Amino acid sequence: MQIARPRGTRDILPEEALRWRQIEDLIHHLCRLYGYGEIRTPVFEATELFLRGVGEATDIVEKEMYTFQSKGQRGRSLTLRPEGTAPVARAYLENNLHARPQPVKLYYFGPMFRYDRPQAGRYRQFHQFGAEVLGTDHPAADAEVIALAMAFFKALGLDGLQLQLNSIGCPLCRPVMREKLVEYFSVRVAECCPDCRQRFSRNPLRLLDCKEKVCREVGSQAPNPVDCLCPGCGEHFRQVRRYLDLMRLPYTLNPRLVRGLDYYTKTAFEIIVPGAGAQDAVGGGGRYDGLMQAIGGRAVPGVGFALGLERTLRLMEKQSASPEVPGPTVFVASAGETQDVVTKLVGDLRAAGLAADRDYMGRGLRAQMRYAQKLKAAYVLLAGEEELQRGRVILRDMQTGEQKEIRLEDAVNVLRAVAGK
RNA sequence: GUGGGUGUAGCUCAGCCGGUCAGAGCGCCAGACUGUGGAUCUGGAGGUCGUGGGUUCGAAGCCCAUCGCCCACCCCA
Repeated sequence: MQIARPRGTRDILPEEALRWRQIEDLIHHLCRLYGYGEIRTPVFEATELFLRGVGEATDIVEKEMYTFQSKGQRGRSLTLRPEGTAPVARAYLENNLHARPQPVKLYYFGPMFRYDRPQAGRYRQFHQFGAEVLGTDHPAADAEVIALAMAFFKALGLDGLQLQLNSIGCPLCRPVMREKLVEYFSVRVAECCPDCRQRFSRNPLRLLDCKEKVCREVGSQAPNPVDCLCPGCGEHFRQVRRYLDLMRLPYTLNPRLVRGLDYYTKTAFEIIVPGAGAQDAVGGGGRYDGLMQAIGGRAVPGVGFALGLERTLRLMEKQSASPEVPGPTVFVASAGETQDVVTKLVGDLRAAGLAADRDYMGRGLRAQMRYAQKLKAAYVLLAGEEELQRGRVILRDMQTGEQKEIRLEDAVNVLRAVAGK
């Protein structure tokens, strides 16, 4: 049996790697424009960080974490990171970033791991681009991270994305919200799905975003969380929307957009692709003013997002053309016993900064030409016995088919000139 | 974790009720054109028919199991 890659993982081959490169370049470029600095945290962390930073009652923690014992007698429990925010929050605290000018604006890019059943747009190792603004609860920060996320998609030329927005309040308004929901649902839970009957006691907010038809039906007249916001949260929400309007970022209010955990506060948003099937969310985020304390630090407000890059790639494939795989600038072909010259020439060309390649299959000249074409070489330098006796090689333009003899010693310079380098 | 579909050459797939069924196209390599790409023609390499059992005189095709992939549920990115 051949060894295959683990389930839910992928190999990224050269053609696709180009797209990744394109995306990565864009991420770094955009974040520079928006004033975010890159942070790289370990791919594994103490399990405890996610238990507390993601929430013990979440699917992620309950069944999707790759957790293992570290080596050694008292090896602690470690977990491959299932998301990026908790590690960034941890790093903020651990490196005393609160001592820097606030807010601290960070972005990250890298693999995340979740044990889940793979499906279109869902993998066990997947990549996220995320950004966080730490140390301020100013509504303009909420608007900025949203703007950055949207700018990313726009720069990739992706259309039809929808920004959904909601506010889920703070520990002050949450009890009110909860009470109203309990009141509304208490006489109706019986009709809901089994999951929701459980959620009812644990986390009534979650009843709102259940995808079951019956539950949607039952919840259709449910109180809107936004109506329960305390004055502070209400004002914050108004400000966020005002800033989004100022930046001409359209959004759709979605009162059913909910985060389950207490340290998620105020702004919640999601970016979806209508009609993309089951995995229609390409990104999401929100404010988490309670997170830092939940993982044992001081109270530091934060807001951020995470975008799924596999899903972004998927969209790009549907919506835009593939980038051309660039070929070598020059292919050095051989006719007769000229291998030594070819070897030297390729080396010289490369040393001069020109992308050069050659045959390694012992092909005849005809086959070398065919090969050069398949590689998409712009030029062919033909080292033929006859010409070499006169100190010449042939330069052929593969686009036009024109060719001429040039002096071997001039080859590198001529190529450099003709390739514009 | 649940349900449905699927697995034959590198790729896309054909293979009828089990009996020359190991196939096609594309790709790869080569030749025709012995020193010149794109077109055409010809030839070649390449497959334990996902894997392991079972039924049978005989299995790619039937049965069971297992693994992978796809789609959906759940959840998320």
